[in-house]
Amino acid sequence: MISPAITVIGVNERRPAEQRPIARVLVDVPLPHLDRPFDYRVQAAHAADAVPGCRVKVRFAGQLVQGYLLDRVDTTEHVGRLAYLERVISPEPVLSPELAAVARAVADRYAGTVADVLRLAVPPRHARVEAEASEPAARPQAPGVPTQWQRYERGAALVKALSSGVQAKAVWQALPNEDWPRRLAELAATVAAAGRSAVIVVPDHRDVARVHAACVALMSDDAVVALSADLGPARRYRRWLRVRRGAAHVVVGTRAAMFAPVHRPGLFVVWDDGDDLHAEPRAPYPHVRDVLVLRAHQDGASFVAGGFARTAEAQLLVESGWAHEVIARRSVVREHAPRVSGTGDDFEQARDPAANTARLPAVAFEAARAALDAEAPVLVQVPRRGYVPALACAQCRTPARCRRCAGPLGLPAKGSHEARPPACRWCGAVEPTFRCAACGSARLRAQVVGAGRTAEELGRAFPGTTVRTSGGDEVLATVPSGPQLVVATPGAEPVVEGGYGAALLLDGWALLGRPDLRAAEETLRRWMTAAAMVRPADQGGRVVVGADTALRTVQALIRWDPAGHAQRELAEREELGFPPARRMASVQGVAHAVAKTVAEIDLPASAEVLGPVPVHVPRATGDEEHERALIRVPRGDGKALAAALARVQAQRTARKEPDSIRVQLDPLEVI
DNA sequence: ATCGTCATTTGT
DNA sequence: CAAATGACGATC
Repeated sequence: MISPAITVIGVNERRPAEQRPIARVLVDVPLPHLDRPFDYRVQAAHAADAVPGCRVKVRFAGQLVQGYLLDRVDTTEHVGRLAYLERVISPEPVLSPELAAVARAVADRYAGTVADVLRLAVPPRHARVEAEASEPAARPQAPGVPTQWQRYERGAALVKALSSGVQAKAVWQALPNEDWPRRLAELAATVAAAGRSAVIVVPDHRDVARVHAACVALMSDDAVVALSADLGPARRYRRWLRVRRGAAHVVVGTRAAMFAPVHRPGLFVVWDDGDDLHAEPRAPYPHVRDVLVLRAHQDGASFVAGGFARTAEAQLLVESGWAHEVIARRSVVREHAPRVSGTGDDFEQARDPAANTARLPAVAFEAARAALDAEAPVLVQVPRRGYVPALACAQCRTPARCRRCAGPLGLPAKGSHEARPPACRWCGAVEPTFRCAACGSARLRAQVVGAGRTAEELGRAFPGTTVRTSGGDEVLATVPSGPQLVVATPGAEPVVEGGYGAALLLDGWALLGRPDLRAAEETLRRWMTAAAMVRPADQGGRVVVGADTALRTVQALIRWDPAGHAQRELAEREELGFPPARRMASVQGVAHAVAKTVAEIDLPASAEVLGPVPVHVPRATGDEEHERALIRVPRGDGKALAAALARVQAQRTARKEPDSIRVQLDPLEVI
């Protein structure tokens, strides 16, 4: 028998707060049909700590779950009893109204849930770090810093807009050899001097380090915060809190920094938006560029998508009139660009007697030789290991070599189902009728050749030259200047003081030949990123690309015309009905679940369903046979499509359907 | 997980 | 015909 006195005291302990006794709480549950706030009562004891934005624990359907307190209000719509907040985890307001609104907008855009977005946006709490104070940093002086933006058309206007707080939206193609971290730092410093904050998102932590260093050179270093995934939980939360508390006003980071909770946002920047690291691999799969566009729109802040190359998505921002392009005039581009040549035309084998094992196309060999003779480093870009397997004779294992330049033959690795003839990984020449030079066999086998093997072969072509490799798990951030061969995979090219004297872009044919919607765009992006590290032509800078000069993408590199290439890419996507010209969604899962889901979606009349088709999902616990359907709509119906997909997922979880399906909007890989 | 609601079964 | 049991769905 329980004493009535104890029961009475227990009830009395939970007296409601006098001011705003209702809390609107976003509970952290993964179910789409519960993706909305729930009301709770706030007890008097929690009245002071239960502030909007704080983390709480609530009883939800019998279990204790985490949640965010969105707001304190006076009344509730809910008919029936309200439970009390169980606990206020801490009064730190981690979820600002602005961030909550961003999370809602991102969830809506991607047919996902706010809880999923917040898992990406808010780092785990670290109590000891939270107890520390965050000292506010000084702002740069009002006049700002001198910039180099006048080299670009509309560049000066962009800086002026940022310094006066006018919203600007720009798609920027950096000049070859541009000190782009410095240019981005100039924009951030301008915004900071105007009393607002800047967020700069770059692909990887090497870029974070470069841009951070450039920012620190222009501002006090405690005003700038570097956020990247490789920090431990304590440092990550400390820096994030500095931003959230308004102590720092410039954020430089990788993907997760797209949600950085800056005060008074004035500028959002994504650098190299074509890099696939900008696509979040966790649900609801948001893309940095899209999230920053949403935030800029929501906050009236400026937006810049910068890069050496231009994506079709960025091109759409320009063509729709949402953003202006910021590019240099052709004459300025020509001053800064290296001389680029292909290998497909005017082919002539190098006549260097020392190079009889691995001979390069003559142009490539000569460009490298000239750079090395001028005491300059040479960059050699090769695909990631296993990306393009090289071929060897099936009989005697002798590496299969190009009959024109003796380069290694290869086949495109990924997703190429149709029979394709092997081709030279260096000069791009196609070899439809292979015969082994050693034994005469016509049969080939694939073998994996990475940067290491390429480096070894090149070393023999240039005896006595230092050869370094960068890629995979050994990425070099920088290399010392001086004559050397630097063999790097795309994205791992080391920075060198003074730039490279030459770059050899091998495997061009294989990259371009991939049966991927983005093959051309991605190839040009990789080429330009590497070629931009080569000295201007008037300082002897040469780039040799292992592909036919007649190809459109090779032409775009030679003429250094990323905008023109993006324009044609977008036109082609328009014609084919692919993203970003149309909005597309993929629905994936076991066959019957996909079929049922697609049938249940309340699709806009304009929608077109493609498939479903079988897809192979490799898993640690045995591979799974899934199906995938694609749904596409005109861009104007994108919102309706996302809403319909969110509804159908909510229905499924409400009904406790056993098979899970994965819904992804504008997936990166669609073919 | 747990609670309330409603239909169905079981006990008088 | 009331009480006990169970299926189901919402979850504050």
